[in-house]
Order: sequence, then C-alpha cells, then structure tokens
Amino acid sequence: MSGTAADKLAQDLAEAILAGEFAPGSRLDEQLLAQRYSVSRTPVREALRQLAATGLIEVRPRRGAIVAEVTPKQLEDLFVAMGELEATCARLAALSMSTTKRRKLQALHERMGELAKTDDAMAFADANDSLHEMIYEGSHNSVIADMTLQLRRRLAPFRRAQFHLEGRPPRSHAEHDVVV
Amino acid sequence: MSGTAADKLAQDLAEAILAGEFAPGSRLDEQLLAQRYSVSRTPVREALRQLAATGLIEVRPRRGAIVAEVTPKQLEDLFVAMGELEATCARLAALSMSTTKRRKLQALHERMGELAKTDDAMAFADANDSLHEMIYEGSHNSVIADMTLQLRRRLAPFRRAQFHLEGRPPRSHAEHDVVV
DNA sequence: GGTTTCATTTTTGTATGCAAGATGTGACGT
DNA sequence: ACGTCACATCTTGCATACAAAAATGAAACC
Repeated sequence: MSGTAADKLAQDLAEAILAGEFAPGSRLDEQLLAQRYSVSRTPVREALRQLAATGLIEVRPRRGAIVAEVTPKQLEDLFVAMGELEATCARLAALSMSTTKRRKLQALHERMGELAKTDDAMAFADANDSLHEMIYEGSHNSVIADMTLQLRRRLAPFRRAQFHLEGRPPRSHAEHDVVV
Repeated sequence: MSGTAADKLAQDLAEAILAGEFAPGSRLDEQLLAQRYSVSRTPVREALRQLAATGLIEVRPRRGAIVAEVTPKQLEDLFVAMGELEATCARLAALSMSTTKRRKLQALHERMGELAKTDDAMAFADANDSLHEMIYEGSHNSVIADMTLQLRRRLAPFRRAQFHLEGRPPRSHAEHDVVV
C-alpha cells in the first residue's frame, strides 16, 4: 500500500460519490464515515478537505460537509469549461505534435469511427479516453492538461448519462473529426 | 472571525510564501509552523493540504511538505495556461456582454491607456486587476473564472517581476486593445 | 577511507479527548 | 396556534497523545 489512509479514503469516497452512493446535498458525517471505513475522524477530515478542493463536495465551516449540488447552470458552466479547455489542448497539441504522434492519433480516431458503428459503448468509451489522454499529453502543457483531466473526471457521471441518452458516439466522432 | 483557524492559516501561509518568506524547495515543518502561529499541528496540517491543492506547495506522503519549486518549464506552462484561459474568458465575455458593461470596460481600458503613460505602476496594477476581474465576471462562467483567477493569483509574484523588469504596462495595454 | 548496518531521533500520520459552535426540542408567552 | 427563547444534544474544530515511518548519526566492517 503506497499512500496514506487519508489519501486512499479520498479516492474511495470520490468513487463512491461519483457512483452515486451519496446523494447530492446529503451530509457527510465524519463519525459515520470514520466507522464505515474503520478509521478515526482525523483521516476522514483530511480526505474531505481534499475532495472539497476538487469541488466534489463542499465544506461549510463548522457546519459539516455535503456532496456538492450541481445546479443546471453550474453543470452547463462545467461542460462549457471542459469544452473550451479541450479545444485549447487540441490547438496546442496540433501546433507541437510530431508526425508520428499525429499518425497514431489518426489511427485511433479511425478505429473509433468503426467502433461507433458497432454500438460497443464500453470499447468506444475506452478508446475515447485514450484519445483524450493523447490530446492532453500532446498539449505539452501539464497545467492545462491537469485542469482538463480533473474537470473531465468530475463530469464523468454526467457524461455517461449523456452517452446513454442518445446516439452520442457518432456525434462525438464527428466532433473529433473536425479537431483532427 | 468567520473562518476557522486552519483557513486563516492557509491564507497567511499563502501570503508568506508568495511574499518569498519561504524559499522554494524549503521544508515546511509542521511543528515549527504550529509554534510560529501559536496553534497545534492539526490546523497546520489542514492548511498545508489546502495549499497543496492550489499547487503552491507539495506534500509527499510521510515526507513532509515543501514549497513548490517551479521549473522554467512549469512557469512557462502556467503562463501559457493563464493566457489561454484569459483569452477564453475574453471570448466568452465578448459574446455575452451587455452594451453598458462593454462601455464600462472600454472606459476603464482607456483610463489605463493614460495610466500607462504616467508610469504610476501601482495605479496601473490596480486598474489592471479590475479590468481582468471584469472580464472574468463577463464570461458568465464561474468555473472558468475561478480557475483563471486561481492561476492569476498563483502567478502574481512572477507577474510582478515581469512588470518591473521592463516597460510592461504599454505592452499590456496593447494586448488589451486587441481583446477589447 | 568509504560504506553498510543498526540504533537513536525526528517527523509525519492516526487516534482520542475536550471545548465551542450549531442544531433540534420543548416550554412559555403572546 | 404560532413564534420565541432556553436548554440539551450533536457535530465540528482544535489540542494532545500515541504509533509508525523516515531521517540522522555512529559504530563496525570491508
């Protein structure tokens, strides 16, 4: 085991929240969490602070932590922000990308084109993540890449919802087409 | 006093670090800080975690916290990132800005044009902050605005250095001119 | 002389105790 | 019945205590 208990807790909690195990707005009682994970309140508190920094939860001084409620407006803002950041990544990547890398990207993009037809949502999602990761790396700017990735993770559950909602893969592919 | 001791500590520490009171790479001993600020280690730890989230310091598990060393490459990345984010803010603002707001912006911009000639660095810096704040607000996207502001704060000391280095105000004004 | 190993010490991470603020409940008054 | 105020309880925030890991230094060995 590498990290501290608090770090692991933060990860576990983040997953639990993103998985919807805690409803938005619900209180995150320190003692309860401590019991649930068989640790004391101290690492729980640290984990909560960590998560608060990512925006996943909200801690009001002396009033406890709650799962962040994302209003439609905020959600919209988050999506817009991610879109803009990804576009920036893509632009930077386009400027400073070696031809071999570009090849790989193109290849992956085309394979995704095929996957989009087969309706294999899982495979498409995986490939999609790879592609975005490549773009983030390609930007050669760890600051922007990190911010974008963080946003992306935070939006993961909502993206999934959109994914299942309609035939998103083809549209997504089309958008990528423009970028590439 | 509204906030908790940990929050205040985080602010104070951030200021101290940005003011250069702690050299980059230097260890931040929890006990020392606790004594220095007359609190126990607990709030110090929480403050350190908070600062780590902003990228100002770095905490290695079980190895203590150090002031983040910004390599030239990272600094470059930070500046690029801020530039891109501000550009995005400006673009969004341009799209959704009322004419009255636009007026105000223009007025402020022109006043800065005059200030740029008078060599009053302080006044120019103040006006500059106001202008950027207006743009952030104008984006109508709190997510991007927050990220940009956070970056801006983190880069404050370096920006100051650049400011004093050469006649930056005129150049800055020229850049703004394009944006406006 | 340099290196490795082991013990000491220092420092971080976690648990627990205690105080202060927040929350909830019920009596009391209008 | 409704609102208010006092009180009891619960939760968070801070301090202290303890455990474990890493840094330090010294002695033994090559």
